[in-house]
Amino acid sequence: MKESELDAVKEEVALLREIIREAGLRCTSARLAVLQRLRQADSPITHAELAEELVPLGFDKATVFRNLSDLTDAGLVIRTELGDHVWRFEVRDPNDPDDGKHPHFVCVDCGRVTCFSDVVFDKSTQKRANRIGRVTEILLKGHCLECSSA
Amino acid sequence: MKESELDAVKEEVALLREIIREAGLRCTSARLAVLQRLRQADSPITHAELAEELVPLGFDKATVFRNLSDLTDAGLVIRTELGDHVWRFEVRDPNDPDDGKHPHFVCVDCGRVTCFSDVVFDKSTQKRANRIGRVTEILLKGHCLECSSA
DNA sequence: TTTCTATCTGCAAGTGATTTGCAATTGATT
DNA sequence: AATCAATTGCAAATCACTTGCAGATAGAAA
Repeated sequence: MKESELDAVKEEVALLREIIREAGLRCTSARLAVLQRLRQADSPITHAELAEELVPLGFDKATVFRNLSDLTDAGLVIRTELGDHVWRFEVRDPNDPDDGKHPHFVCVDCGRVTCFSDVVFDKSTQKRANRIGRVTEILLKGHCLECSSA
Repeated sequence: MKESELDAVKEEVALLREIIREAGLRCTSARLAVLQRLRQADSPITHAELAEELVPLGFDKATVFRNLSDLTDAGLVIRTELGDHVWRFEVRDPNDPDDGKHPHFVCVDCGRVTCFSDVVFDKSTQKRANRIGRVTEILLKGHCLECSSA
């Protein structure tokens, strides 16, 4: 690793440390690892996936779970389930006004989850939706391009 | 029970039997009981709730579960989860032309599932969706008007 | 820097929901 | 009535967490 890369890592860790401490949590190595991994991901990941990576590194799966919960309680992470009885976690965008929640697309073939920044309905759909209730979560299911072409 | 009521029950059973057979399933007493109970309910019910009623009647909870799955696979019932990691089941509207594939709104408070005839995205959302994959199912979650006002 | 202690962690065991294996039973043809 | 794949009951397994507890550790205080 080049020195510049090392510096970048140090900087990242310092940032994460600050974020964690700001949330009122202690900055432990497990916590750091969980948050770092979550920030690398570009879609929500499951506890199982995270544990698969972190247990070999010496972290306990219960600890991973507790950290996921702690980070969620602290508001740094959001937890969703996409219809398969498995919680998925992703870092919450602090600049997102909408409680950090955004629509997700789940591929029913490969299970891959893609985040949408938002989904906009046309006027008549919005009107109909308002007549039914207040929508807080949007989930799209289908076949992703890779699975369709395969 | 009056004779007229008895007739009504017989008629209902005959109808259910036909529905079940039409779906390619055998009409067993457990299956009949599960479907009948689901049709009485006015909101989605959990396996636990159903089992609580049917196990004392001599049905096994695994059987109840298997029937719930079978009926779901057969398209007679829809299965939703509200975020509490418990499946809820509800009879599907048989008049639904769209094979149940149209958008649903699930109230995370009462569990009630409302069918949307259609959902239309605005152009930019459609464009983004197409870049990700082919959407086949749309699920909206939120709080229905009744639960919001309560 | 060391001390202190509430917070964390690892390990193992526990839950609750759901699923499965399998032998016995049963619905619906033939 | 005979046949036999679908279905059932029972128990055990699995999956996705969750919890209890004793020992370790972060970080505030001395």
